[in-house]
Amino acid sequence: MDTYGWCPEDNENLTDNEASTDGEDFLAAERDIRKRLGDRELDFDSLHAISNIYRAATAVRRRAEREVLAQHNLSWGGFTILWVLWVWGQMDTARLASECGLAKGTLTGMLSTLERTELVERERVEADRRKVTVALTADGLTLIEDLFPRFNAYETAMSEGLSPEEKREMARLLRKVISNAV
Amino acid sequence: MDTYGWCPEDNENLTDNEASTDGEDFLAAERDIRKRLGDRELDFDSLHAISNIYRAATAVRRRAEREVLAQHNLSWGGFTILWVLWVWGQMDTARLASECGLAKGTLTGMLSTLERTELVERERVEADRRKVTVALTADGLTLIEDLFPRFNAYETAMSEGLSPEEKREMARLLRKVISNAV
DNA sequence: GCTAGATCTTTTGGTACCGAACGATCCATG
DNA sequence: CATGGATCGTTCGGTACCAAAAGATCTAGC
Repeated sequence: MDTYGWCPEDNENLTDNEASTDGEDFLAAERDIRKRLGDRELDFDSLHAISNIYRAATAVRRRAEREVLAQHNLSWGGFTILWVLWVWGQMDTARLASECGLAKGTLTGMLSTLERTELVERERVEADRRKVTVALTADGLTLIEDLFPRFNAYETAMSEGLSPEEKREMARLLRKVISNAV
Repeated sequence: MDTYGWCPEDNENLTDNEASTDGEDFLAAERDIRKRLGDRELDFDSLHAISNIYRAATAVRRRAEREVLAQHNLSWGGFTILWVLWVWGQMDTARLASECGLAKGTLTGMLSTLERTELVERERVEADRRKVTVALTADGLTLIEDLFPRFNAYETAMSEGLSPEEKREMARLLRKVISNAV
């Protein structure tokens, strides 16, 4: 994710359209892509928009896990589960999986992890014994209430340099992508 | 990722600021979050901006794997490796891992998978026998040249509803997040 | 030349994560 | 009631993925 300068051959004459506002390496990389594939009929605007989403998500997640979550032995997914249960209260596993963006089977394993560390607890629903509800334990509640403000400060740091309007605009545009993709 | 309406208690009186432009369920969810946590000092603009990045990335990736990549037995990561090698040519594993946003150890395993299916090949560097360069095979080249236009069409579909200017704006904002996170 | 340290890749151990198959439970119809 | 189909959560097989440790190779200083 760093030294994009290298190219196997004919590296000269990189384009300089788009009036380099923030001279980052990956912007140069995007120009390289256009230079190498520019003779094909491709939708470069969509390409850069979508691929940057994934790049940003990976970078943000990895750093959060290292710098905020690891000290509590929490993965990003585990944190998400606690957060969802905190905000919306206990719910059955199907809904929890959907809220967290996880497959049902994945959630089962992660709940077992969180149950082992006593952060959540499962309970069969008497009215419909196929279902299981999940809730925060007292420890889980304490943890998320302590942790979330720090996580939010991390989110602030990750969006540094964006104005409040830009943040809202980005959220709005991403919502459109989400509804296209779901 | 669907029915956000449910709430364990006092669900009445959802806020209606922000003049609902696209009445999606997760927008309602964002309002719920604000309602439940609104008395705390939190940075909601950053919260929604960052969490939507992750949501969008997951949704886009999962759908791409199902609808575009699975028929070629390619994961998102495997596809990325082929793409990087296609655009920038052969390179050593350290650089390839960094370009793909993967840990070196992860790349080793994925290269073994791609080597098994004869899409890439490894070669020790004679000048420095610690290093290994990776290159597309003829099959790998054929595959990525056939596959990428279809992948790009998928990217176009995922960003439907965004104007070219909005796509470029989103890419620009995401670049800032990436440089904050790396 | 030898060796200590630096620099690479791979291995290892463990979690996360998916899709599909499975088993339990519920419910509508007869 | 019984039973076939729908709906749950879990299990299973497999890949992806990371951090840390190990193994191979290079290089600087003696």
